[in-house]
Amino acid sequence: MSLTADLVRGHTESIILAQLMERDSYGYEINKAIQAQTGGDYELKEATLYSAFRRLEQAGLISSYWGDATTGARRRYYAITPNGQRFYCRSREEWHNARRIIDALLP
Amino acid sequence: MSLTADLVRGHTESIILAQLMERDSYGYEINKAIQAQTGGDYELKEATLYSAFRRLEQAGLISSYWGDATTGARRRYYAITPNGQRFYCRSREEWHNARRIIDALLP
DNA sequence: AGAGATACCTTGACAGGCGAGGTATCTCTG
DNA sequence: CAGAGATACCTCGCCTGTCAAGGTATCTCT
Repeated sequence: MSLTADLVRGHTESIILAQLMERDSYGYEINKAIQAQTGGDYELKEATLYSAFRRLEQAGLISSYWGDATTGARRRYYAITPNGQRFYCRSREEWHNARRIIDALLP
Repeated sequence: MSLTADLVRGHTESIILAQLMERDSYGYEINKAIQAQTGGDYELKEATLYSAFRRLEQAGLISSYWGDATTGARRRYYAITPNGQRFYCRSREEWHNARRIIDALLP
């Protein structure tokens, strides 16, 4: 649903990190997982996804490595770093805070 | 708290419209009301506030008129239009939708 | 007289989202 | 075997909302 796309703006990084808290993964799979977990209501645009990866790796919150490309298209796997885990925990708290604020303002 | 400011991004217009659903008001008062309703945890930056007013009026979601400036600084009052009311109701639903999605993705 | 609150406004920079375009491989179907 | 569709990655450049910084003018209190 593109209607909500604007409203989720700013949460992209946390959403990606949340996936990587579970296990190492790669772009395509992460996006599929997001779709599955929201019943198809939400997905990241590829350009958004990959630019977020770049930012997160630049910031040292994730690291990447190429998967075994014995078969199929090559995959770049991402792993969350200790810094990324700390960042994710803070982000989650901030989301709860933001949610409380908006709930208070949209009665 | 500036930390959450980024996360509230995209909700500015809905937040303003919510205030105008109660009564006509002006910029400064709206911002004070927002601070009061969030226990001081949130406020809009002036530049953000006034650029949002411009967008909303341009879009026909609010209208404006100058208050009686018999005393004190002049005030530009804003009123929500019927279109604005419809927009607000939709925005509120979209917020609930976005909240559900993010809650699902940040376990 | 000066500080601080009230009240408005504009400019320009910045960052994130994303449409559009590209590459390459694998699998399934006719 | 040709072609479609899924998998999987990536970049360029535009658009939009936010906001730091700067400005104006009035009122109240000390």
